[in-house]
Amino acid sequence: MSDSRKAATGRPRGFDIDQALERAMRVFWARGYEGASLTELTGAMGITKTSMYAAFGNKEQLFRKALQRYGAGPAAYATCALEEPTARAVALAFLRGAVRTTTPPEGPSGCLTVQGALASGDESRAVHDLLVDWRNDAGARLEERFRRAVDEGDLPRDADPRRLARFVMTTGFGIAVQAANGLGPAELDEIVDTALLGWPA
Amino acid sequence: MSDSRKAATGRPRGFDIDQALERAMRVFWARGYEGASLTELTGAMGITKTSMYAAFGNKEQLFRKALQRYGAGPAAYATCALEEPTARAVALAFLRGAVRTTTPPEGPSGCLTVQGALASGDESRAVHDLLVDWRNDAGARLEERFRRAVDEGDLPRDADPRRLARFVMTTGFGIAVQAANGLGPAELDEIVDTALLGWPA
DNA sequence: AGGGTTCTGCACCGATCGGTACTTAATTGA
DNA sequence: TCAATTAAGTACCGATCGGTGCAGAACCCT
Repeated sequence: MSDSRKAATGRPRGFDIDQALERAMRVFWARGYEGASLTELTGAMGITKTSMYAAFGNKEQLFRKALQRYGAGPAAYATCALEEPTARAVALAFLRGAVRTTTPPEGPSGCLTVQGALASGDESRAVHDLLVDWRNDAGARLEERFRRAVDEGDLPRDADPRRLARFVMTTGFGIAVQAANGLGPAELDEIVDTALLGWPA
Repeated sequence: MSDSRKAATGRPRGFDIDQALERAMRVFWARGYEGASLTELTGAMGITKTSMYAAFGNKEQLFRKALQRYGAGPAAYATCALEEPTARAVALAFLRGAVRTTTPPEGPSGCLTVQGALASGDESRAVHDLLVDWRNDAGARLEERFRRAVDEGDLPRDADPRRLARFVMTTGFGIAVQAANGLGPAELDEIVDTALLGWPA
């Protein structure tokens, strides 16, 4: 099972699967899960529906792969930020990264995990829940990092890591909405600065 | 034109139009614009598609009416908050109101204007734009109120009303996403407190 | 009673939705 | 050369989408 060595038999795939996934990701990003139709998806990927189903399974699995790619690519800032030396630097890097990712010079504005399926019909509840988990995971990792910061004396002993993590996540989500609203990186960076004014010394 | 005196002629409407609109609003709130199908909408409203079309025009106009009702009802806090005596009190009332509205004891979590159509297909771009305007209007009113606060000496002379308004709106949007993520009012109120720690004296 | 008007319920519209059956094309190993 | 295997392209599936045509039902006024 799984993707071990590629079977060397059969007709070779006629398209770049990575590039196709990248393009699918951008369609999901711009349209959301339900708003992205198979016609638009496969059109952007440059392949037919048949090829998409053979390569990815179905629309939901394509989205899961796209989300994975999103996390490793545009949203990698969320993980990288954790490596900053201080809690404040982590928060700053996280939010600056959110600004950069949600306002690309080209491509869709906003955050895939926020626009993906905030509200949706019944049939895409699985995707909705997947995104809820994704977002909560990001918050949990931030919280863990801030907990460590308290241990290291980097944050005051009475600081609440969970609360701080939730605050940073909230600001990040808000930035995603503001980016979808049309705000640019300069304006969003100002918001980040304002948000961190009350950061615990 | 418009809704002058009701024509006293013809078969009377067999349902309460206000109650039907209220229920439609809640469906849009929970499902978003595209995620809410006419079948689910009319089912919740307790009427047939024909009656809905006769009473409201079409799905988009039903949504516009629902949004109007949302602004006058659940989202009235955004306007009421402006009447608080100080800028800080305005910001606090606004965010506390956002928390209350996005986490009702019953009914959908989150904010109708955020979940409505953050990302969507082409055919509902009109609704998408409508919501962008709605959200930006709320920010503009907040900005204007903060500008007045500077004039009144309530905010420091070097405070930036637009920046503060954007920050409050961003926090509000983030709260809406967190509410959709499952956070409750107590946790969200903590976030509000954290956000206002850096509020200019 | 009868006309005018408006609302309701049913059946139905074309378009699009996500997803597939089937044929043909391209490759490998024997 | 020839199975075996896998991808690609076409044409199609039933279901659902938003939206309507039409016949009657329920009210007003004359």
